[in-house]
Amino acid sequence: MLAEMETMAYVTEIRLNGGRGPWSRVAPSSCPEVDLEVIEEYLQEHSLEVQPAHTPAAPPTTMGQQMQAHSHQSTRIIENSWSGQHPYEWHCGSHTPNEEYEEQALPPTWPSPHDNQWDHIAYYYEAPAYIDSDSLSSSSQYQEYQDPPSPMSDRGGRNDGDSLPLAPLSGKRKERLFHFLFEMLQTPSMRSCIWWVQSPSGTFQFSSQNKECLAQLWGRRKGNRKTMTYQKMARALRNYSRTGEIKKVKRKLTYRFDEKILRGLQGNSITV
DNA sequence: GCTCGCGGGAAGGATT
DNA sequence: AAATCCTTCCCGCGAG
Repeated sequence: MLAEMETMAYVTEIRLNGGRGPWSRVAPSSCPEVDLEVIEEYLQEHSLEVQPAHTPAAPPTTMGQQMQAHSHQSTRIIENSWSGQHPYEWHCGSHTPNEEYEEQALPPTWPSPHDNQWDHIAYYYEAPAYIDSDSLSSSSQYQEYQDPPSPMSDRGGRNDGDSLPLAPLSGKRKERLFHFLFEMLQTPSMRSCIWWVQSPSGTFQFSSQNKECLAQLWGRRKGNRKTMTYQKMARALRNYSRTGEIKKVKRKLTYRFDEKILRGLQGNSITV
């Protein structure tokens, strides 16, 4: 409960302040597939730009192609919940789960103890789009789902009735790792790095091949002196197991948000 | 034997 | 000053 309120308060404050984390420009990217400098530049240049919120069934494209595509597509604004930015489109790495796209529009079969708790939320499932090669080889029992087109939009899962009162907006809160991860999960073009395995239960997975890119972005956002690695980021995630915000599930590279945390995050992921 | 992913102890840094 | 939240380094374990 406290964590949820903290999350909401954080979001509100960030929006009011238009604040963002420090995006230090230090060491060049060591990720072989990604030019993080370009990504950051793009993020800054497009921070107020109207972006397409959903890129359904779009083939993997380069960042440049995506940037071009923006001007043609119907537009919708998804606010970048934690940084106060608007959404952006960029790819992290050349490999995307989309490359292994398989048409299998199946209902969720993940055996989640929380399934019933999500009945009231209107989620939209499309054909699952992003499947990591590792996952395919190692755990065929899981279904991969593209996150629903703005599940919180229109009517979706805004827990209006459940929404907690915002905490006083005193002080400034740091962006926390789970904020960042949720933000990345809401960013379609980041699905080459991280994606929902089953969004209703808050289960998500990192890409074996691009997890380091995501970690580097996290490290840059925090303004760390050294390069963040998945190993170090995962250490922080393990600390979440103690406090309960995020827990590890048995599947490789897969974690799950705590229900309350997830609801707090979703409740503040506003799509206009 | 090697790599990968995971679990956690310990110390330290930045921020609140 | 103390608490929080990582960050960094390290070691060990098991699976493939």
